[in-house]
Amino acid sequence: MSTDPPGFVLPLRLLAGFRVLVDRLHAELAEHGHPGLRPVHGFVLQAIGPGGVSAADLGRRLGVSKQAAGKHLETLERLGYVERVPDPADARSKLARLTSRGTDSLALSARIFERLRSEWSTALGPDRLRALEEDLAKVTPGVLLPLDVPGWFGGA
Amino acid sequence: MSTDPPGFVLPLRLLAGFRVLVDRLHAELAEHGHPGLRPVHGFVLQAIGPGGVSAADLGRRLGVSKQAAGKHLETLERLGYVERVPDPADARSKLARLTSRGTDSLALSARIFERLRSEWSTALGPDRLRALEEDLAKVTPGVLLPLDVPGWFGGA
DNA sequence: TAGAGTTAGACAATGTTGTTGTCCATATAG
DNA sequence: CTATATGGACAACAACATTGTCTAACTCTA
Repeated sequence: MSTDPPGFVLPLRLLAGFRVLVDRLHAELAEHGHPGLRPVHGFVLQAIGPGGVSAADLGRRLGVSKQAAGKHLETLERLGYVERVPDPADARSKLARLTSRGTDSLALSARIFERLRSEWSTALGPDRLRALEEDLAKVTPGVLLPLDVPGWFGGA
Repeated sequence: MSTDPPGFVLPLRLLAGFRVLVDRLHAELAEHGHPGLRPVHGFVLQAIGPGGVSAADLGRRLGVSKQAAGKHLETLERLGYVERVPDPADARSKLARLTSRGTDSLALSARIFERLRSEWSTALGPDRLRALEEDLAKVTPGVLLPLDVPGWFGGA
């Protein structure tokens, strides 16, 4: 029988797993025509969704200020993933919507994540991977999209 | 029988798990006399270790510039977790060492992580938690301390 | 329908955290 | 002894987020 590892190993393993997946995602995205995308952008693009959002709305969804959200939209617009159109329902507001490049990148990301998951499934066995996902879901109830990672983590 | 979740769920679960643990750690640290510690600091304190390090050395361990490492040491010195003494073996160098408060905070963190792990162990069953740790270790070979999370993740 | 309060987004100022570059003192190799 | 590399301090700069302010537009209510 094996002994339990020290408690601090668990968070490190989780972070390492996240990081391995995301690094491999972005390596592949870069190889397939999306070299400018950064980890945050995936969260932002997901948060924009098919219907489009205003900057203030995006900020609320992501837990950052509307100014910060607006800068993300600016960047993604410059990179061609987002377009901003006047909101027909509110003259103050501009709707940020995904361009076809934006939806393409999301679809490609989904395919890549699917393949990465299937690699893990091969390495670990399908049942154990599913158990891992179920167990993590059990101990992280109601955790949503955490975009504020930079500020959350840092603090020199 | 259940169906597999989409691939993008896996990284989100891993990040959520990491975040839940670290948030609870720092909530408890704050309650027990360490309100100023941030998630990065745990990594820095671990990297300093019992023997002490120079700023340049710390930067290499953490994958950041020596200036950035020096600023972390400055902060931790101001908070009372680190002291800087001249290196007897090198007159250019200053050794950063943990103060007793620094080692105390590490020991407390270890105890808290131990308790958090045991909570997960109760919730999931000891075998499944151990399987989770082993499986993650299997798919994240050789991943060390990633301190560069802010810059890595961000990019407005 | 008029006025009060709220909300969107632009702009400016600021703070934090990281970077590179330069500098001097010290160490080390030839 | 000299040439080179390294440690740490200082300065300039860049990236990213924050708050505050301002104007325009929406919405609720009297």
